[in-house]
Amino acid sequence: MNKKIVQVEIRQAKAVNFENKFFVQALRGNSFGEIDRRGKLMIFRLKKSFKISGSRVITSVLAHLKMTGQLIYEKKIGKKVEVVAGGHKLIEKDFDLPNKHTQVIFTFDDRGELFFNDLRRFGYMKLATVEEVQKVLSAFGIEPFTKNFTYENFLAALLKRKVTIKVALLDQKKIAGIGNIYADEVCFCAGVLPTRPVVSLSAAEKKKIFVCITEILKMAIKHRGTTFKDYLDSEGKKGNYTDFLKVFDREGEKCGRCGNLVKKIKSNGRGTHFCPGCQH
DNA sequence: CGGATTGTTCTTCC
DNA sequence: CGGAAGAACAATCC
Repeated sequence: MNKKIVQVEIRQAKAVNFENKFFVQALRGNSFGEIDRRGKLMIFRLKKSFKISGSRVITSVLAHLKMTGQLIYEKKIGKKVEVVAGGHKLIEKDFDLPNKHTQVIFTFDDRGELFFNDLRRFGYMKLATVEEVQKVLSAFGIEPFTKNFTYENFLAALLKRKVTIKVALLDQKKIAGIGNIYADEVCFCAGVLPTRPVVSLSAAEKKKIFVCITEILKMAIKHRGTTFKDYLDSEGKKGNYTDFLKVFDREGEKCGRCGNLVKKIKSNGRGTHFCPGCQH
């Protein structure tokens, strides 16, 4: 990004850590450099570090959107806004931001604005020191789409686990980035019941699950994620992977693969969807 | 009004 | 101590 942040407006004090005053102090006049991601956590590296008490030095902003968070970048032009990505103007529309769900607004020196919106307010933006970032990052397991995501490493992550495959897939410490929706979809893709203990899986089933993780995530990203009601991407657009979901949120519907009715149960405190006909 | 929703963290148990 | 399981938490909607 590298644009200078000229203004930071915090509308919901609880959306950020530290006192609002400090949060603004650390970021005003600063700029975001590299932007990384680990699992579902985004890391905005700051161009200039910021010293706080006890020789601690803030170097990054950690952002988590949880279920209903949005980060939307827009630029006002007259009475319209243009939505910009990669330096290209995409669409013009009436501006509807900020809205009542807007938690934080960053204004940049080119008059572009980044809105952090969150209807249910589970998400956050946190200032973090090098040590805090390091600690947070080290807690994540293998990252799909990296060279570390090999079948051997996947098997090692599952090894000795006395949990169900769904719980294992959701465990960010083992494999980073899979949430409730895609855990169900991966299990369907592999033809394996989400409630199967990891130890009961055959080699062929484990291989299938491994392949399905990449397949499902790749498709989901291609279709810009799954929008139920609230999610919008950084361009303010809805994801349309909903149309491709095979079992999630399809309770009572006919399975596209075998025609049985999709079931929904509660497993480990989470809504869990599967087809009793073709998942075993 | 209560249950459902999500990802993460805390608590408790063995 | 560590893994597993379950509760708690954030806030809102239907």
